[in-house]
Formats: sequence, C-alpha cells, structure tokens
Amino acid sequence: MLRTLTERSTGGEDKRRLILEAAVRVFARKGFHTCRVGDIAEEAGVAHGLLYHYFRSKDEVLECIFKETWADIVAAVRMVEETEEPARERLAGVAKILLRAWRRDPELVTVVVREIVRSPDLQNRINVIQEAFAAIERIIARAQADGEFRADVSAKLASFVFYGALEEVLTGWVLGTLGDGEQDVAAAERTVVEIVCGGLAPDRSAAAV
Amino acid sequence: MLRTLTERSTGGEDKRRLILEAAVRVFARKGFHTCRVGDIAEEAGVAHGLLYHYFRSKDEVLECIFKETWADIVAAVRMVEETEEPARERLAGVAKILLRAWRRDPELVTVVVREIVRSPDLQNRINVIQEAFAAIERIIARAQADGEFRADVSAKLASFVFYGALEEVLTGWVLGTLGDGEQDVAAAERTVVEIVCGGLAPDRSAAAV
Amino acid sequence: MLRTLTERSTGGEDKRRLILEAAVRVFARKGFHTCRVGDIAEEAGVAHGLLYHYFRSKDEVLECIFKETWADIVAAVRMVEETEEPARERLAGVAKILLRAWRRDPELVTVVVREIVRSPDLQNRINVIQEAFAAIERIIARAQADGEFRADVSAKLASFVFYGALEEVLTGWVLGTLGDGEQDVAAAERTVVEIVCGGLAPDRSAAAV
Amino acid sequence: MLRTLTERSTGGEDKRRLILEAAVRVFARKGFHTCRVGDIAEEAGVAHGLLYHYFRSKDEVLECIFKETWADIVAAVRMVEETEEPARERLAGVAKILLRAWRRDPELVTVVVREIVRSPDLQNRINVIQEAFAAIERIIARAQADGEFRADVSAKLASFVFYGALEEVLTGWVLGTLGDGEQDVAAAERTVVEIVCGGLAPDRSAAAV
DNA sequence: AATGAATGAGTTTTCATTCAT
DNA sequence: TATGAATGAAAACTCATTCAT
Repeated sequence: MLRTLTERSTGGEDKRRLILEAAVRVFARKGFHTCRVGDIAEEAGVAHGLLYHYFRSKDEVLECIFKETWADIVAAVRMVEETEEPARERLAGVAKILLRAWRRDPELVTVVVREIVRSPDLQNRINVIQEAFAAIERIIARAQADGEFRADVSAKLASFVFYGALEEVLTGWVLGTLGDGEQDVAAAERTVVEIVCGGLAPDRSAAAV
Repeated sequence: MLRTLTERSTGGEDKRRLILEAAVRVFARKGFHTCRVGDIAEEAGVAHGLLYHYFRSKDEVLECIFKETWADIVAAVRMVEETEEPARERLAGVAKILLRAWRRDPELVTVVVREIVRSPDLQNRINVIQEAFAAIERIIARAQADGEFRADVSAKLASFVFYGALEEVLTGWVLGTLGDGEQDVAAAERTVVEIVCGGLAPDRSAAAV
Repeated sequence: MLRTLTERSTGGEDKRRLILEAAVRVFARKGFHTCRVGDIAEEAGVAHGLLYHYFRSKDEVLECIFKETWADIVAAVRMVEETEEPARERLAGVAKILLRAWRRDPELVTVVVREIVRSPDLQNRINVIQEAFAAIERIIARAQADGEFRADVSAKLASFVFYGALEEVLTGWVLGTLGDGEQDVAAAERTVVEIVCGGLAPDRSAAAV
Repeated sequence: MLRTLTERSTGGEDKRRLILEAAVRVFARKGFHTCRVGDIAEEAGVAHGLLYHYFRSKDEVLECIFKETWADIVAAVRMVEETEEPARERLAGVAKILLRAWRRDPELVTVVVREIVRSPDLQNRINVIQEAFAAIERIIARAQADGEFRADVSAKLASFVFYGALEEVLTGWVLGTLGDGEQDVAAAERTVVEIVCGGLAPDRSAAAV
C-alpha cells in the first residue's frame, strides 16, 4: 500500500512495512495524538515492542509515512512540471496525481493532509511540502510569462488557491461531506482545474470566441 | 471594594471568557495536544481547578472555542449572504471576513485552521463550519440560476474550491509561508475572488466539456 | 427525621437539620467516601458553602449524625436494661429498638451500620458503640447469674452473637436480600430473640416440657 | 539467568498475585479509600504503573480480592455443605472455616469485613457472599426437613442469625474489641454453634408463638 | 445567613519507551 | 527478531475547603 501512490508495490515485504501500513490506518481513524502505540501494534498484529525495533519513536513512524510517500508525490509533480504541455494540462496532471492518490489510499492521504501538512513544529517537513507548492508556482509563473495565464496576479497566491482547492476536496472526501465515487473524483478533478485555470485565463473578453 | 473605582466587575461570566481567550492563545502557541491544562490556567491567571468549574474537560474548551468564538465569524458570513449584491461582491465579502479575521485575531485563526482538522470526532458535532460552507454554496447556486455564474459546474464543488483557497491562504499565514502584511492580505482577498469568480464567469467559450 | 429514632422530632427546625438529614440520605445512597460535599448540599437544596457554616468538615457531618442518633439508641437500650423483666424480654426490647429503628429511618440505620460502626480509626466512636454492647452483655451476664441463661458460655461472646444477628438482619434489609414488610420486621424480631435466647437457655433437656 | 538457580519463575501471573496480596495488606492497614494506588505498588515492590497492567482500576483490585481470594473460603464452605454429617456438625464446619480464617489471614478478613459492606454497588456484582449464605440456608432447611432443627422459624432468617453472629465475632477481632488468641477463637467457634444450634433445636416446648 | 466562584493539594490513570528473555 | 512485562514521568481531573460578597 505504502509507496503505492505513484509506484507499484514491491510485493510482500517485511514487518516494518506491515507496521507502517497499520499506522496509516490507525492515524487516519483516530488521529496521531489520540492513538496509542499499542493501537498501531494491534492493527499490525505484532507486539508493540517490535515497533521500537524498526522505529526510534512514535513520531518517527509518522515521519517515515510522510517521507516515503510524499516524496513520491513531489517527484511525480516534478515530472509533470517538466512536460512541455500547456500549463492547464500540467495543472490538470498535478490535480490528477493528488486526487487520484485518494482513490488508491484514502487513509494515507488523510494522514498526510491532517497530521503532517499542519504539523506546527517541523520545518524540514514543510520544506518538502513547499517543493510541491513551488512546482505549482513555477508552472503558473511560466504560463504567465508565456501569456497563457494573466500576469496581474501573484503566482504564489495562485498556487495557494489551486492547492487549497485540491486539499479542500480531499478533506471533503475524508469527512464524507463530498461524494467520492469514480464519477465524483473525475468531476472534482475537472472542476478544480476549470475554475482555477479559467480564472487565470488572460484578458477575458478576447478569450471568448 | 477598593477596585470598584477603577475596575468594574464585568459580570459573572468574566472568568469564563478569560479562560477561553487564554486557551486560544495557548493552543495557538503550543498546540492543543502539546499544552497542558495548567498552561491555560497560568495564561489566564487563575487556578487550574477553575477551568473545571466552567468546562467539563480540556476537550470541551476547544469545542467552545469553535462554537462560541468562531461563531461570530460565521454569523458575519451569513449576513453577507443576505445582501442583495451580485454574487461576486458577496463572495468578496465572505473572503474579506475570513481573511481579515487573520489580522484581527491571528491566534484564533491559527487554532481553527490547525486543530479543527485534526479532531475527527469533534467535527461531527460542530456544524458551524458546515454552515459557512452552505452559505457559500447557496450564493454560488443562486448566481448560477441568475446567469451570473456558469451553470455547468457543481455549486458544491465550486464552494469547496473557494473555501479551500481561503483556508489555504490562512494556513500559509499560520505557517508563515505567505506574507501577511496589510498589503498582502488585501492582495490575497482580491486574488482569490478574482480567480474563483473569473473561473466561474459564464462568458467562456465551450472550453468545458 | 434525625433524632426521630427514639424521640419525637422537635418540629420544623433550621438549615442545620436540613443538611444533616440530606447527608443521611446521600451517605446511605452513595456511601460516605464516594459522595461529594456538593451532593449533600444539592440534596438539601442549599449552597455547599453553607455546610461549612454549620460543620467544620465533611467528617464532622458524619460524626454529628452518629452522635445525635446513636446516643438515643444507647439511652433507649439502657432504659430497657434497667427494667426488672426477664432477660428474654429485655433482649426482645433491645431487638425491637434496633430493628424498629429501621422502619422509621432505614437510611439512617444504613449509615450507622455501614460507615460508623466499622470506621477504622475513631476509638471514641467505638466506645459509644461498646456501651450498647456492654448493656447487652450485662443483661446476659445477670441472666446467667440468675440462672435464666446457661452460664457455660461467655456473656461477651453471646452479646456478639445477639448483636451480630440483629445487624445482619439490618444489612439484609439494607441490601434488599431480606423482606422488610411489617410482617417481616416482626418475624425477624421474634426469630432472633427466639434463637439466641433459646440457645442460651440452661439445661436443655429439663427445659423441655 | 543467574537467579534461576535459587529462585524459580513462579509463572506469568506472579506479579499479579504479588499486587493482590500487597493490596490486601494495605487495605487492611489504611482502608481502601484512604490508601493510594502508590501505596499498594510500594508494598508490592513494583512500579505503580504495573498495577494497571493487571487491573483496570483501583476498584477492580478490591473486586478481585473478593472474587478470587475470598472465593477459596467460600468454596470450603460449599464442601462442608456436601458432607453427610448432622447439620450441627456442618454448621460447626462453616464456623470453623470462617473463624479460623482470621488466624490464617487476618488482613484478608479485615478487608472483607470492613470494605465489602461499604461499597454498595460492588455488592450486587459479587455473589460470592450470597453463595455462602445460600449454603448455610440450605443446611438449615434440610435439617428442618429432617427434624434435626425446629421448622417453625424461617431458614433464611436463621441463616442470617448464624452468619451475622460469625461476622460480628470477626468484626470484634478486626476492631480489637474481642480477644483473638488460639483459645478465644476455639471458644468463639464453639459458642456461636452452641447458641444458634441450641436455639434451633426442636425439643423446645411451645415457647414460640 | 447564604452563595458559589476560586483555590490547589492530592490522586488516579495513561502511555511512550525500555529491556530481559 | 519478537515478545510483553515493567517502568515512571507526565497529565487530567477531583473535590474539600475558603472567602469575598
């Protein structure tokens, strides 16, 4: 499951992976601070002592979840960035990566969105997140330079709008306030891109017809 | 007796508010799970036992912050909804309320943005947030009916895009990854409305499928 | 209610009595250690601060309950002791005093039996209880001297048997394991006296016929 | 490793018993409500956290003392019931078991006598005591049917008299108001049986109404 | 007399982490 | 590797008691 968001699973691996996957499910269900180490172990079907054989602490488990999954997402986003397609297509690619990840591993996304993105302390984590933001921002900035997007808005702010829209949709799915069927996911993907890219289109009267 | 000349008793619920406001500051500074009940009491300048005179538990304090303090903001959103202005103006009004809240009470916004997402069970009991969403959705839906906005996207999804963009900007301010000066706030307000409303404008050619 | 076990109530008295009576009910229902001062106040319909106007502490409330009721019982037992009737009649009188008290104020008896009689620390309380025991013992000892009871058993031990039987019946009523209707009380009274006095009768063969 | 030569591991439930036995000593010495969990742990020579490894709460420790430790004694009573001896012998057996328990384990008896009566809600869940009562009642009832005991008194009431007498003697020992030497215990045993069985003997003339 | 807000010492309970086996 | 008994720091919460009003 883990590392599955963008790559293929390496197949049946060791207990470490078992624990990591159990942790994702438990964190998603009860929250990082609310759950106990024993909950993770129980979910994984191992003794809780074993967790400390593979990880230094409960915190490190969360950190590993993040490192071993978000890195993939960032890499995927980077690949999309380097495509020579129009910005709209590339943003659609980013949206697809983030939203389709949900369909593959909703719990993992839940944990990343809920626990890691807003973790108050760790700046190194945030730096990694910033890379995804930066990629989005660069896509937008280049589109502005190319005339594909209007240049009178801050590319950085625009990237926040785009990313925020995606994250809110994810949250909606997590909380069940938004349908998450196959159709819904596709519609969400389309709508977010359409609204944001539409709003970023230059010179609106000329754009028509 | 002596104090009456300079300080007037603000009524019975004096200390309760004092504790609630102290809690906002402490939660913003240390995080809900990281701080101790004693921290809140110390910040409020009262004995920790008094907290339990007004609240059943530490959790209830957080719940009250959402229900009582944040409620003002949601109420303001509702008032904007009832205005007879164009949807764009009304959404601008909503954006102004939410984003200006950052300058008015950054700690409160920090707590809401950071902690509300993390408490899975709390969210169900708190429909205050849902109501803000619903108001936004209604504004958009009516604009679609009036022809002000394009009708080929889900109003619900669009409300997620709008609210998500706003929340992400707030998150950027909370995490310090986005400038939050007077100018920045005004720009953010303008940009979010411009992008989203621009994307919802009806005069696009058949770009949408 | 209080002081009512043997004497007549003095009529409508003050708040102190109100609190004392409430305490009896609460102690009976929840136990002394388990209940809070607030429970007593609530039951009495007064603010809990008032309790400290009349009593020095929660412990003192219990002590007053004991002093102001057990003293009456002991006095009543003493009066019976001084009667010139046969020991059997006098023991029947003691049984009647103790068991009938139950009918008048079951909660009070519950508290005395449960909380005071087995209070681990206070010897002064126990001394008062000893007086009741001593009275019973003296009745038995004199009956042994008079030949009404067999003299080959310790009067002290016999008094424990008699008192224990009565207390167990009270406990049965308190716990609901023994019927406590009008008939049941009468039967219990008769049975205890019959068994114990029967067992204390001298020279069993001669006693028959 | 090293310890194996002199001390053998007594099995997994080693510490559990250790804690239970320590609790009996501490409860006997300080009382259930007066002692702290730390006292029990200290007495047992373990960290206080370990108590919660074996028991859910302090209350559960008390409950287990009744259910597990006292159960042996009740089981012994049952065995006596099944003997084919005369009722008097069997009641003597019951008396011996209960009263000799004082010399064998005075602290356990203290706890049972002192605390069981004080916990109203505990009593309902613990039928161990009720079973002892039932056994006594059955012995008496059968003796009445067989003509060994008079049939004109309620067997249930008679069982209360017998059990109450025994418990009161134990209480006397616990509170130190009754001598508890080897001789005293033997005398008490004899006296209780003699009085109660004497009182239940059928060859009384029509003393009973 | 009466109130109930305020105090804070004292307790139970939790749970991440260690470590002998 | 794997277990789970054992530890103990840390925290939430309780509640008798005080006291200004």
